[in-house]
Amino acid sequence: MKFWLMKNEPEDYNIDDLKRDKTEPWDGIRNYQVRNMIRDDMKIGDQAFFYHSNCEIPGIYGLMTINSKPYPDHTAFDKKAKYYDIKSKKESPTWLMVDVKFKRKLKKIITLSELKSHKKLKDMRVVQKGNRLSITEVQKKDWEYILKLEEK
DNA sequence: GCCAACGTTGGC
DNA sequence: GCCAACGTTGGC
Repeated sequence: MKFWLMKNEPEDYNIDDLKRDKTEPWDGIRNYQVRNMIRDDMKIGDQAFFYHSNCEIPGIYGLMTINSKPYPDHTAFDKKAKYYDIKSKKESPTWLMVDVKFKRKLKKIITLSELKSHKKLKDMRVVQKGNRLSITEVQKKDWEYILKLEEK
């Protein structure tokens, strides 16, 4: 089982929306590295942090589970959609997505600044300058370390 | 294949 | 809103 950190802008879709909906397609991935990760490495049952980016308090807000295999991101075919991509064809889709399932909200937000303050987490992509991948893999030791921070 | 120009991400 | 970092595009 692998662990992931998945970013989203809370103004578009946030942890409370996922709590309400229970499961949701994680659409809009338009980066090849990220697409390859979900295609090749993501499995049903993997665990993920729900991270809020581009907002007042960037950080980890909740936990979720990967709930489907990768499948074509149909929003790429929709001319009216924000993430329409003329190059993605139905017979050979460029972009993929997975469904995520709500697990729980964290008891307290683990903010980006808190993550940065822990030397043990310095290898995490999310604390590194210029990291723009919307999904990154999290090492097991970092996953467990962060869950302990929640209890403090 | 190089690389300048442009667009996007995302912290601050 | 600013801007650094990075990805993509497209001319050559």
